[in-house]
Amino acid sequence: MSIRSRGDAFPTPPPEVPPPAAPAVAGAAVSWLTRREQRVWRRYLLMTSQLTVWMNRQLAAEAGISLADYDVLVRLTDTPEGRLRVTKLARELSWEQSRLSHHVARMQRRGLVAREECADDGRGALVVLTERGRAMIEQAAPAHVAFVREHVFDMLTEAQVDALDAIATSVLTRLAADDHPSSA
Amino acid sequence: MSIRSRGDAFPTPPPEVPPPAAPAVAGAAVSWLTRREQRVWRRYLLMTSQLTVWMNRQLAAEAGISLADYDVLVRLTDTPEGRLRVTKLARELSWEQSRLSHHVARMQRRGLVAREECADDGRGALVVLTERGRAMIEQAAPAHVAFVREHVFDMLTEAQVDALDAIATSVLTRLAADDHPSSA
DNA sequence: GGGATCTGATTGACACGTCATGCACCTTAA
DNA sequence: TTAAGGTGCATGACGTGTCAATCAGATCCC
Repeated sequence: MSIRSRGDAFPTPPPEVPPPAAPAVAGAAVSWLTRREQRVWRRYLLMTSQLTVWMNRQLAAEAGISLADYDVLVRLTDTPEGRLRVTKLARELSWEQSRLSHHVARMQRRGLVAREECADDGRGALVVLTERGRAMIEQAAPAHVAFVREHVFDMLTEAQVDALDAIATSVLTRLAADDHPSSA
Repeated sequence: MSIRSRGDAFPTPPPEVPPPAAPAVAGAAVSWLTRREQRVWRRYLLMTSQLTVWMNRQLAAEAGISLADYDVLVRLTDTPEGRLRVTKLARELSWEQSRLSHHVARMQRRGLVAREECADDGRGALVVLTERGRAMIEQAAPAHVAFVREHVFDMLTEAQVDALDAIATSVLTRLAADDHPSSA
């Protein structure tokens, strides 16, 4: 987790009003977060970091794989032949190309996937699910799904699930809007 | 991905009903996620991963620091003397002890913080904010806060902020409930 | 056909996180 | 007071993620 990072905060600025003396960088009027926004934001960050930490722990314990492994394996499983072009897989995962390349190399060492040359394109490479990889994902899935259900969906009302969906959609739309330079 | 990783998914199982033939591991009736739940979950994971990726990019561009650096610096700034015991800092960040130890070592190399011995406890260590560290956080904060405001809070209604808070609270409560073994 | 250029993918360097381990120092209780 | 156990922190090994560089194979176009 992130396998990720982030259990976080904001500098001391008083609610609403501009900071006392600290960030006097550019002569700009910084729109600080309100106390409530700070609280919500910190909680959000804590939730996401803790969730990924625990999903990783649980997957490691159950099946010896990481959440990243799980994601890759799921996408491959979703495919008829259990094989996908590297670029396409990266796009589906919203991963950077090189991240996937590194990750596939590691998974290959563990026998979870294999690489194949691509017939139509000499540069291309296919990532192929191995038997072992398939076994792993089938072993891991039930407990992982159960974890997500128990720790997330079982805790939320229908309305909250709707809200979460709307929130994620809004934020992603915003990110897509100004993050045109490389989509990551 | 980690801070983490995760743009993810679930195996192919049909909505609601148990899987066709795949995960027949333990003779358990797995409660798969509905199509809608899968969609929401994937979107949530994508939102969180993208947000952290972009927060990191933005902080790196603006001030040459990571989100993790930012978090550490903020907590130190929140303190009168700009110094905190390692364990206490780790608890406040909800970080593992060793993660903080490694991170402080890296930040120390860059001159953002320093280590000090602890007077009352021979084992203790204090992390101290340096002038350079204070300068960094003051330089980074306005743009970071603006980023969060523009990409998150400006996109949400009051009701959605409330919902996000309630969701995070519920999930964190659940995590705290069964994750008693080591709080991370 | 043969350069300029684009595209798919890998690689290396390096920051980051986790787990297990080690160890110094404190605390306790006999 | 001293051995046993606990606490605070650092470290090593290793998997992970990012960016920049590289490179081979495709494409374009004169």
